[in-house]
Amino acid sequence: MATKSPGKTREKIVSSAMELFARKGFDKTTVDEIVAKAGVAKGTFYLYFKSKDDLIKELTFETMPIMAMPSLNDPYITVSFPTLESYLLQLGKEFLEFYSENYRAQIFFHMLSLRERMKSVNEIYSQSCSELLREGARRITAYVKVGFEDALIAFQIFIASLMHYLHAKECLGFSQEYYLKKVVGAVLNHLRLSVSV
Amino acid sequence: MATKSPGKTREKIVSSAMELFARKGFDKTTVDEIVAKAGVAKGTFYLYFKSKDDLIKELTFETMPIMAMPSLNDPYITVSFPTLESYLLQLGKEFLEFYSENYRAQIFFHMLSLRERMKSVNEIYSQSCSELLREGARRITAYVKVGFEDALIAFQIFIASLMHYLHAKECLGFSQEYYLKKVVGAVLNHLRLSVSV
Amino acid sequence: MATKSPGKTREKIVSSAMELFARKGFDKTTVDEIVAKAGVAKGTFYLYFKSKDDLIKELTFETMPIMAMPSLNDPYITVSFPTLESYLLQLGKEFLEFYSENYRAQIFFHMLSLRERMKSVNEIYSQSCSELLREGARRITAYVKVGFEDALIAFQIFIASLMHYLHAKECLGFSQEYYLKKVVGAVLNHLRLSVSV
Amino acid sequence: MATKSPGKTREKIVSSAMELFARKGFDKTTVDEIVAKAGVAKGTFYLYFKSKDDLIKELTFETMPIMAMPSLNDPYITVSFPTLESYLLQLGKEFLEFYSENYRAQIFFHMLSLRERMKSVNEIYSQSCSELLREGARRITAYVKVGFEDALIAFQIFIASLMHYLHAKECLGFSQEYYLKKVVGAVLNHLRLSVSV
DNA sequence: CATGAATGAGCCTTCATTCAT
DNA sequence: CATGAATGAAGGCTCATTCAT
Repeated sequence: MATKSPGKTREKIVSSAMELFARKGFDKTTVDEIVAKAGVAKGTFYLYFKSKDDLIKELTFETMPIMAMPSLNDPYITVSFPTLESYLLQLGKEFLEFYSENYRAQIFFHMLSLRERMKSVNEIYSQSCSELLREGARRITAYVKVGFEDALIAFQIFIASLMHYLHAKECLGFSQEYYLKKVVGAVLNHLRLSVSV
Repeated sequence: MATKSPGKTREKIVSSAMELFARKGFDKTTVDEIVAKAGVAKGTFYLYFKSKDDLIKELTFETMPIMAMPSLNDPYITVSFPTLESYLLQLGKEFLEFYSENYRAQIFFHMLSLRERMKSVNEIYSQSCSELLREGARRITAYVKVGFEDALIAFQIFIASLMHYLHAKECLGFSQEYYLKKVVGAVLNHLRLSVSV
Repeated sequence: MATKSPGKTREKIVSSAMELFARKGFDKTTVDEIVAKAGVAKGTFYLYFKSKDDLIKELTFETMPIMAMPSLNDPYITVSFPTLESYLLQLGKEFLEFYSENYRAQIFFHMLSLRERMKSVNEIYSQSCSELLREGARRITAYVKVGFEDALIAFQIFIASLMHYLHAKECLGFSQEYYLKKVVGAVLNHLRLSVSV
Repeated sequence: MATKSPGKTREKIVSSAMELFARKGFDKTTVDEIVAKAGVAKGTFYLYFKSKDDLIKELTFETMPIMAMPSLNDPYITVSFPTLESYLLQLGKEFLEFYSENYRAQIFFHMLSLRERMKSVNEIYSQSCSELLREGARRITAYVKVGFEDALIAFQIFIASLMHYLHAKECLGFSQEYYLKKVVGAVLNHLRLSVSV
């Protein structure tokens, strides 16, 4: 009945900002543009966010790689994916689908370039990145008999290859599925040989 | 002898800008700061660059990954590196050393986040990225009997893992040498199994 | 009651700008000076005008000759001025009084010199000038039996003489009334002889 | 033999400046543009002119109306033009031809808008304008028996109508010859009736 | 909660002028 | 006479933030 659903204003601001940030970068996007797209007044922005940087922090947090792979933190997931191969394919699929929303990939790269000058962003990223890699490695060791360090390296290679695809996909023209299959294959090959050692 | 070496003004501007861009990002660095650091007047900047964006383009070009690995384009290099392992280790070393100048890595990430809004940067990156990956794959096929596509995937994984190290190194704490050795190992493992197929 | 009357900010900017433009010319007047005189902040200027040129266009429009003579477009005016002589004297009086506000004459001349490089100003002037002359001629034909072309020439001479007075008045030292009377006399003389032909 | 004729540098600067001033106005034309068009170095400009304003003064002087009508100051000219009509037609022709070089008319209007802020330009114009009108009136009194004041008015109307044509010609579409003939006719009519008084 | 006019520090860029060569 | 690199004051414009309503 209400002309405005309660609590929707903040959401509108966030989604408008995301779209604009992805297209123009954080610094080139103005608060004016954000509120215009959101259809609210300038002052309203400051009711929900202390500053533009405040909003940036929130958005970068939401597009961290760790947010891309829900299966990584789901304790019951291994039931559905009995093999490491199927599990990695699932993680990869989730990752690539998450970042196929173009603005997320853009914001992620903006975030990487932002770390140097926004200490808080840097800390969040470092911590979330650590967690991501460690959890990934832990999962691997649950599937195959391999040292934690090797698992870490393997998972890092996995993540790195997925990330690289985000900005290099147009350079080579592999399909997403093909690339993912190959990357997972490489990770498995590596682990197999690491195990035997 | 002269109080001013010829052609040094431009260089001073470029190096000052690089340092500042790496520390603060492109958008937060002002022309004022650049010229102050370079010790020249504001107007002088515009004698050498049409605009701030003009300078950015030049700098991003100079920090593209392809500039990081001279051995990739050296036709006589295989003599010194008879095995693929030694060659990849060399490429990796060059890459990591190039970007160990912190400002280069920073500018590289800034560049990635810039592509969306600066078409010319995007084109340069896409092309240079293509060349990099294809040349790397070509080199691999000169060492081992493997299909070009598999070589491409392998080299992309190699590059991806190196890049990822640039912003994830503090997340795990592997030493550069250890990480590189492991990555090269993984790439070789993968190729070995691809060959046998 | 309010400390700020609504809509007064824009007016303050406009009037401050007019005064300054008249005294210093468009190009030598800075936005800083305008806002200082208006007692508002720099940013406020850009709330009301897209650019300095935007303001210039508005001002030039307001000082076009056609704005100087309300009686030219008043359909009921002929009642008050039964003779052509009295009507022309009225028009002339309005014209000279309008431009006796010194800034208006100044801005008018600036506009003339602006036409070459501001296409939109040129178009507005050309059209408003056409209308002015045609309407003047039409009025003349309503008073005296004369061809439209002759009326056009006569009215152009009338307007030209008034305009010339604006920048030549100090060269000769005729009083405004005397000059106007003489000019109207000349126009009437000419029309009289045109009629008899 | 010389690659540069002596004394040509100054001329090249002046003619380049004229063209640019006419097209873009004084303030929007830069010294850079002038020297580029003239094909000389920036410093060379300041060998010949103390400043940009110095050059402007010279140019405005050269495009004053009094420079447009050589016959006005030729003492022997009346021999060739026995009637006032033929003489005025000659003056008008000279005037319109002089300003048919478009840059001259432009510079003339620029000058009018410049007077307020360049005192020296104002003085030159006022004086030259006085001389022009007085000399014109004197000439008229040599042809017809009429008071000096009436002659002044008549000549001012004459000049005013010619000037007005410079910026209003496209508004009505009379040919130059037709308009001139009509204006001269009007002036003569007026003088004829003034005489009889 | 919401508004939007107002702010003003700060940015990028221009350009007349100088001076060592 | 001629050059052109260097200067730096000054200008137009942007935009994150505030606050009275």
